[in-house]
Amino acid sequence: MSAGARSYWLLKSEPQAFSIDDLARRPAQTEAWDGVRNYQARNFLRDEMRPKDQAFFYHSSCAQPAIVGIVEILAPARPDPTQFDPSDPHYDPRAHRQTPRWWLVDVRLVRRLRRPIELAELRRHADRLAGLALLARGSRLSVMPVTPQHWHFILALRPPPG
DNA sequence: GCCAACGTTGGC
DNA sequence: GCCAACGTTGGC
Repeated sequence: MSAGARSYWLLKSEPQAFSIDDLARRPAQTEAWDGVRNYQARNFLRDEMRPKDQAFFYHSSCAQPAIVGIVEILAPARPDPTQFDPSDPHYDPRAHRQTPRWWLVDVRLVRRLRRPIELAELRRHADRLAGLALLARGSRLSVMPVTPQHWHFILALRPPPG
């Protein structure tokens, strides 16, 4: 990837914990994407995300799993403060200030999609979305890359007839 | 609520 | 380093 090129991502959130409505209500529609506790996801956040990158906001573990909006990455990753807070559910006693283990990025809402694009609909286009980690069997990754081709294909999807 | 798939932990 | 046990994820 050449310097300056925008990359694309997908971020999962359980809407009962933090939904796109919650993001829309935040000051400046901005939120620290904290609580990521998976090394592969952490590495994407810390090492590969860049300001101006965009990400799909995906609702998981709910009645209608779907891409519901687009967010923008505001700044390079920074240590996730919740790892140092014993009262936080995401506290990690193995993390140290000098050697943070978990990182986060700050994101801002760009826009909601006109309609949620459901997982079931994405699966119907498995041929065109081959390689999309979201569709991989047993995929549990909560932060994943999306190729520009997949990104633009998904955004061009129109409601199924009927 | 079920359960398959996955990542992490820890004994050895 | 192996791998079984365990806890979690997440669609259905």
